[in-house]
Amino acid sequence: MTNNRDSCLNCENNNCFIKRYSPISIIDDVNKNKMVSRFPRKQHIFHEGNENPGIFFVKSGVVKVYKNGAFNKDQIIRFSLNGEILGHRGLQKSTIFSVSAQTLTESEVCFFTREYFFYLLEKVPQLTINLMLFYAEELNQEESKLRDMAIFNVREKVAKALLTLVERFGLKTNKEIKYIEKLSRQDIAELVGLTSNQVTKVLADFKSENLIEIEGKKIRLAKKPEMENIIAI
Amino acid sequence: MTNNRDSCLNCENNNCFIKRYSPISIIDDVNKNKMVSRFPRKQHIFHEGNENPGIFFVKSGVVKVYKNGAFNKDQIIRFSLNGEILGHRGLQKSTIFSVSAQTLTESEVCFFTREYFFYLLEKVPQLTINLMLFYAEELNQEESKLRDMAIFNVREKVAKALLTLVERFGLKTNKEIKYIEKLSRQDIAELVGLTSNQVTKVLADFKSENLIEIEGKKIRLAKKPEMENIIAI
DNA sequence: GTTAAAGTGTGATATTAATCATATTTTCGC
DNA sequence: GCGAAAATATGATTAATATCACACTTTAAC
Repeated sequence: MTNNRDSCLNCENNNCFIKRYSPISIIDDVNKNKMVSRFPRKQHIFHEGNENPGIFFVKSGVVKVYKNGAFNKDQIIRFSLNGEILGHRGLQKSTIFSVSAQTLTESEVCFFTREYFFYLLEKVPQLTINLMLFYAEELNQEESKLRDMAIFNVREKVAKALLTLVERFGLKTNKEIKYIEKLSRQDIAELVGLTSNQVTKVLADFKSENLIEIEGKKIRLAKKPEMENIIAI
Repeated sequence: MTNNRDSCLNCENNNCFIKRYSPISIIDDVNKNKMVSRFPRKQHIFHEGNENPGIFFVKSGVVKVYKNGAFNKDQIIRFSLNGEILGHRGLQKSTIFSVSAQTLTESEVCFFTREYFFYLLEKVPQLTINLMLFYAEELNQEESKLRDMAIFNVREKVAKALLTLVERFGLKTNKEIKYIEKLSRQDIAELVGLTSNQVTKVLADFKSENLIEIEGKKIRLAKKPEMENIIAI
C-alpha cells in the first residue's frame, strides 16, 4: 500500500527526518507504523507531565511548544511547522512529557510509538547520528537564547522576539511577519520572559519610532536592519 | 597494550560514555586512539571560536564550560567532572567550538578526533542512541534553566545558583558546598546572569537570615529546605 | 446583532535592580 | 612575610522594571 495518498513517499515534507535519512526500502514499513491525526486550531497535541507514548512530526500547520512556569508565566520553547520533529525532547529516559504542544492553526501530525521509533533508530544508524547532530544544534541555540535572556533588557527582548519570529516564519512581501496574527501579546511575551503589558508598551515605542507598523494583531517590520541594531553586540 | 596503567579498562571512571556503552572487544581499539592530557588549574582546554578537532572526556578534575557574552558578561553553561563528556556541543555540523572550557582544579582529559569518534558512532549504535538520549536530557535541563532565568528575580537567581552547585558538586558533611572555594563571586554570578556585586549583596542577606554561613569563599548551606522554598513554584 | 469576555493600550506609582564609589579583605608573586 | 593587585563587601544614587488601574477594542458565544 505504498501508493495510497497518505504514503510517506507522496508526502511533500522533505524536511521530515525519517524520510531524509532512511533508505527507501524501509519507508513502506515506516508508513505502516505511522498514525496521522488532524487537530483543529488551539487544540493540545500533548500536555507537560503526561505519559509520553512516542514521537510526533508536524505534517502541516503551526504548533506552539511551551513549558509551564511559576505564577502563570509559561515559557514558549519553539514553534514547529513543515515536517519538523515534535516531542523529540520526550525521547529521553523519562517517559513523561517535559513540554506541552498546542496548535496555532489547523494541523496534521504523524505519530510513531516509542518502541517503533527506537527500533528504527537501531536499524538506521544514519538517522540516529543525524538526530543527535540536530540535538547538538538545538542545544547550542538554547544556550545562545539563555545568554541573550540574561543580558537583554526589556526593549531588547521585544526586538529579539520579533526577529525570532521573522527567522522562524518569514516575512510576507508587504513585510508583515507571517502567522503573527495567530499570536497574542502574551505569546510574544512568553517567548522572551516578559509580561503582555511590557510587550505592548515596547511595541508602541517601536511604532512611534517607525520601526514597525501595527494593525490589530498584524505587525509589519518596516525596518529590519534598525531592529537588528537594537540587539547587536 | 590493554593492560598498561593508562588503559581504559583500568580507568576508574565508569561514568564514561564510551566505556559504558561499547563492547569490551572494541575498548582496545578505543584505547589506541585516545590521547590523555593533564592541565594545571585555571588553564583553558579549548576556546570558543577556535577550530574543534574532536571530543573530550574529563578523566579527573573539575572543568568550567562557558560562553562569551557582551560586555565581559560570560555565561557559565555547566561544570563537568568525573568522566563526563566535554565539548559534545561541538559534535555538530560546524567544526567551531561554541563554548570555552577552563579547568577549576588540576585535571586530566581524554581526547578523540572527530573522525575516530564518528567511526565509533557508526560502529556502536548503542553508543549513538545513548548519546542522543543524553543530549535530549541536556536540552530539557537547558529549557528549564531558560524558563527559570526568565522568571526569577535577583534573590531567586542567587538561591538557584547555590542549589545548582549543591546538585552538581554535593555537600560535605559540614554542609559546605564542595568546590565552591574554587569559584569567585563572578563565577556564581555568571551561572545565573547577574553581576558579582548583586551576588555579594544577596549572599549577605542570606547570611543575615541564617540561611547560609560564609567563611571566605566557602559557603555552608545551613538550611537547604528554606533555600528551596525561595524558588518553589 | 447583542452582549459578555478576553485581550490590548496607556499612564501613574511603587518596587526592584544597576551603577558607582570606596573601604576592606584576600590572594598571589617575590 | 611583605606589598601590590585582585576580589569582595557595603552604602548611596540613579535608572529600569513591575504592578496596578482603567479605558478601549476585539473576539467569541448566543
